[in-house]
Amino acid sequence: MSRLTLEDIAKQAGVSRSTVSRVINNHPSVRDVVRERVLKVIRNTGYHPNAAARSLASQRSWMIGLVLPRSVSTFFSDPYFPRLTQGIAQACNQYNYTLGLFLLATKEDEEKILPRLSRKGSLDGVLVQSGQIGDQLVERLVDSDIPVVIAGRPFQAEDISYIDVDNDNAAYTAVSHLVRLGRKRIGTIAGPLNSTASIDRRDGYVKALLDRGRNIDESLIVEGDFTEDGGYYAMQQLLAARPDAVFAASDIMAVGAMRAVREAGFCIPDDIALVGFDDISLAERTDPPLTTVRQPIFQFGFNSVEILIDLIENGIKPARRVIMTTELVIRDSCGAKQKLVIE
Amino acid sequence: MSRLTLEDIAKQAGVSRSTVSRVINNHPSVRDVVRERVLKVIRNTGYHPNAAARSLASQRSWMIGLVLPRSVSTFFSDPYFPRLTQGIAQACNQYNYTLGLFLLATKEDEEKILPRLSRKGSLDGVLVQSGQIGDQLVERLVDSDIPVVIAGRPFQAEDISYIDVDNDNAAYTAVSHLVRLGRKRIGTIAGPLNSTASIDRRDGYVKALLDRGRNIDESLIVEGDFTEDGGYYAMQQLLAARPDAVFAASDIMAVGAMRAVREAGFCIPDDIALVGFDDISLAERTDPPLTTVRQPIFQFGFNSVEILIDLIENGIKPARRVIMTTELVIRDSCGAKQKLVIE
DNA sequence: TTTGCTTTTGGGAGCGCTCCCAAAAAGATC
DNA sequence: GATCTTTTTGGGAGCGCTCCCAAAAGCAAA
Repeated sequence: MSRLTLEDIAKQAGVSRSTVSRVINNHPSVRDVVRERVLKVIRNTGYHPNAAARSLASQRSWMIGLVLPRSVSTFFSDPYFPRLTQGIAQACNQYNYTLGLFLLATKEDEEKILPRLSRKGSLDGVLVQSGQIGDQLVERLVDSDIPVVIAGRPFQAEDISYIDVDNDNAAYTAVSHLVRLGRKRIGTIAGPLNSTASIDRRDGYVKALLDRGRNIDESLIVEGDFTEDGGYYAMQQLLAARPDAVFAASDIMAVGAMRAVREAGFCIPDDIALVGFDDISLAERTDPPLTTVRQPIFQFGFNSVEILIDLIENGIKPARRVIMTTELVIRDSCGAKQKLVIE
Repeated sequence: MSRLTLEDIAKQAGVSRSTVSRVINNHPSVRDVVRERVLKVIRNTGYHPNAAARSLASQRSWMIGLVLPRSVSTFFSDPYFPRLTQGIAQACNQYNYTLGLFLLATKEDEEKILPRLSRKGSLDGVLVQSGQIGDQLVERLVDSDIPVVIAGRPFQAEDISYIDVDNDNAAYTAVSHLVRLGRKRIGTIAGPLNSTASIDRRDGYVKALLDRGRNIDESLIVEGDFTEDGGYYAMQQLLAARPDAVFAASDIMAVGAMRAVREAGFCIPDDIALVGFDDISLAERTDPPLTTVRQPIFQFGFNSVEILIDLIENGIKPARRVIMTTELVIRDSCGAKQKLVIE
């Protein structure tokens, strides 16, 4: 198939290479009769322009890269990423971009692939999942002149375009909810505190308590690692501090926390109220169903591609900033519904 | 960065374009002195060859596509796919291929992207997750002359290269295990029977029972859809037939089944023994931990890329066939351990 | 029909590589 | 040192497009 070139189509349609090119690229200055004639030949022959030749001549590859750094090790344990990827892929389909997936598992991968990313001619732009502090990948990528969007607030945000959710507000709302329900000892299972998302969520937790005149008890703050097991162990640790409510920085950690609570013989929400973060599909199927902060994960991915395309087409300056809002989804694990019944 | 061309490097190193090209591509016929000199210039300037130009001249893109057809809707609910993707990405990194990800969500996506896949110049080969029966995607892809490997046995396998696991044997082993444990009414939650994996697993189930002189009770065979909810509803249906053991065609369905069993007030494994399929990481954290068939998911993805590269480099004929083996992982949900204690 | 304008079309140059062939340099042999 | 062989190098052609500019065609008005 498809050993055809522009020139072949041109000959068959009785026009020049240039005219066929115009038809393919929807240039206006082609007479309708001619356009139709060319399109018919294209349809009949099943011709498709050669992507490499196009890229070379136009200096555009119509391909963007999605980079998941080494530090994003939860890619395969947290349903967050598949959902995010889906949003990204959908946007790529819609805007006619090809999506390149770069999973950097090792340091060597990183060294090997970084040049492939910044090298002109292969990628029009790069979308990077925000890594952890000290991760030089983002900096190195930004230093090359390729358009870059970070998914999640980067540590060093100067001149960098990024998209994020309002992590601090979301945590603030979730914790305030627990306060309002009368919980006295509210703990948190934070994410790894070398990521901005974790820091912002913990800050929101702290602020919510302080604003209500509560003190911060350090023994009620435990760091998890965004895995189920991490949530499990964090909760075991937390139990020693006798919390009556816990805000977990991700649903998957909340699930692990539930396991620990159950094993310890406590009841959710009676003994311990629990609120998660993400609203992955599992959240409504836990026992009891999990109250959680809903992130618009799919839309987040979709929008991040749109921002990247904006950067590609209209220049990388000024840096774009987008913060998406979240929503508290109240189910049974926080005890709010039960409380209503009792009152 | 990198507005450099071969010619620039050549000038700086005092050699010709061709020699630089040879150095980059590791051709043997370059004197070591010269090679070193050129490499030094390349290193100092941070030069990287333009990918598009390379592809155009060499007719190789060093990129392969991973296609997940519309019918693979479980991509985002089943941890199987992230893990598979990881294996694929790892292999791509290792062999210096770029991975293009094509998630086909709608019929329009499919129409739009198919030409991009088969068109020469953009992809050296394509890896397709086996779809369901009647899915024309695979056929259309195979009809173009691009190398294609199917992950999972396709319905129409003639001249098609594919990789699969020994689904029927695996199911046979799992069900035989339940028979050996003395279970009398063994049911199965099959996958959607428009996929070969589901069919093969069900066939293994049937064969295991027949080989032991059991009859097949159709009310003990229920079709799920590879989702947690699907497993839940299938089990509810199955409970009416009073099974004392169930073989679920995926772990995620087994998890749903557990939920249904618990709600119905039965106990696993005492009342109902349960065996899953996949061995996703969740399997060892269910309550009780799930006995299941372990698939080498990561390796499966990795190998599928190796086969594809073989096709790309050595021609697509004859079609390659690889069947990977599985392993029964015995945990608590099948009652085997308990049984040992009793005896 | 001619003129002057606008719209449409064709062809050259070039994007940055690879590949081939012929020429030059290096090495071997006498 | 001359000759032959082998290794190494340089340059032309070409991959299949896009983009620009100039030429041709079309159209309206005189």
